[in-house]
Amino acid sequence: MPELPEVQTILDALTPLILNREIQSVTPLWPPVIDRPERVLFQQWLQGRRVIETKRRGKYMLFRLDDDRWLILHLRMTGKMRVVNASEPLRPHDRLIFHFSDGDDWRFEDQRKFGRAYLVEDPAEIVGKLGPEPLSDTFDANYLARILARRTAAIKSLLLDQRIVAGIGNIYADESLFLARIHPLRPGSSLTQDEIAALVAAIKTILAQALTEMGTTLRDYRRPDGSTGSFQNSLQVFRRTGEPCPSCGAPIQRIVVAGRSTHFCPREQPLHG
DNA sequence: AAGAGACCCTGGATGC
DNA sequence: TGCATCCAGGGTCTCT
Repeated sequence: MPELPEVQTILDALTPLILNREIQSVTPLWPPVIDRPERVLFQQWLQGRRVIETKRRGKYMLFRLDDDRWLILHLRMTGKMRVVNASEPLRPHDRLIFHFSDGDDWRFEDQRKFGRAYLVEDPAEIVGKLGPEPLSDTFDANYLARILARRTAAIKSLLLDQRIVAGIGNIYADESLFLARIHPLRPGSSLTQDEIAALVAAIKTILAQALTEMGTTLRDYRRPDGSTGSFQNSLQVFRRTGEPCPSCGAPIQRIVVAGRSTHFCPREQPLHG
């Protein structure tokens, strides 16, 4: 569900709610949510710890503990987080609870059970293979051109590959390709220098705007206080199949690329020419 | 190595 | 109404 802007928005709201509070115990309501270490060790390592710093890397949330280990969470498609008093009733899809010693709970909720929690000494074990942050200076046209030169796969699927660039998902891939006027099925190596530069600029523009708008709420995504983002009002093509292109009026088309729904304007983003 | 597809899950929407 | 099918902001694994 959440991509870079949603993860950042959630983390920004969550950080002041959890920082420096002592974790007294951990309840895994659905134990497979814990990826590593094994459940008992996960619980032992967290007992008595405090989160002293939070960071985002791609779509991962990183929480540095006061013993220098790192708790890492990935929300995948339907993960949500909230902080409530322990007396609040559980919700049906609550999967993991961090109990603070002052009586509040930090709860991780995840309908589809794809989300995962990790506890590691070196975060590189989890996030080490990720590509650059799309909003950083290391993600530029030269970098992307070097990668794309040897890749024949559709540009859409390459944008979803977190080893190439970290944090872009289905929404922002489609929106960025539309803004750059590039057909999602174009082979990576077929993009010109100008197109690559336009694509990099489009990705940065779209993600920055989505951050300002606190993300895109289509169904599941909520900020920790339950409120929604607003970038769904700015979507040009995503999930607008059959609606007129905001630029030329041609009907938006939907195809499947890399197993994911893909939306584009066939006139503004031609495959040839 | 790179690319395509299956798979992991649940539940809402849609079609017959 | 009931049942079947499709669909979903993600990532990993296997096979070729």
